Amino acid sequence: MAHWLLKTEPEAFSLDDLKARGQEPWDGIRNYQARNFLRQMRVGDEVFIYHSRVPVPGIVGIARIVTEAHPDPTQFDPQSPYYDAGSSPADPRWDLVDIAYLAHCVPAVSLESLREMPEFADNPLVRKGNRLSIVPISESQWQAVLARVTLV
DNA sequence: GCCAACGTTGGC
DNA sequence: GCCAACGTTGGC
Repeated sequence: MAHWLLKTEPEAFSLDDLKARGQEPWDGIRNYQARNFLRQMRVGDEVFIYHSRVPVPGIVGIARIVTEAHPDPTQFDPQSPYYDAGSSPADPRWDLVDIAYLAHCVPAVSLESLREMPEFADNPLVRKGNRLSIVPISESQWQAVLARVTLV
């Protein structure tokens, strides 16, 4: 089982929103590297949910992949902010996966603490200027974070 | 709100 | 195919 980290701006969609809905299509990914990671995800993979663009960015909870990658319908919707005129239904450019809420991490694990963890030294998440919205997480990184939190 | 870093676009 | 311009991301 692989692990991943998904970034979200809680002002747009937060872990609490995911908890309230139970399950949600993770739509709007418009970056090829992130899309390729989406396509590697398998049902049952567990992911960290990370809040960005907040006073203390960091990992706030965990979720589970419940569908494999399939075309993101928002790419075909001219009303959607994620509309992509260059993508055709015959050959969709962008995918999404559906994720289900599992738990909050208490306490949250801030980016600052991740930077201090040796397991994360090579993770793109802690690199300056990193803009990847989906990041692979190794087993040791996954365990190191879980060792610091209670799942609530 | 600022701005560095990055990915994408498009003129040539 | 290069690369300047542009738009976006995300920490601070």
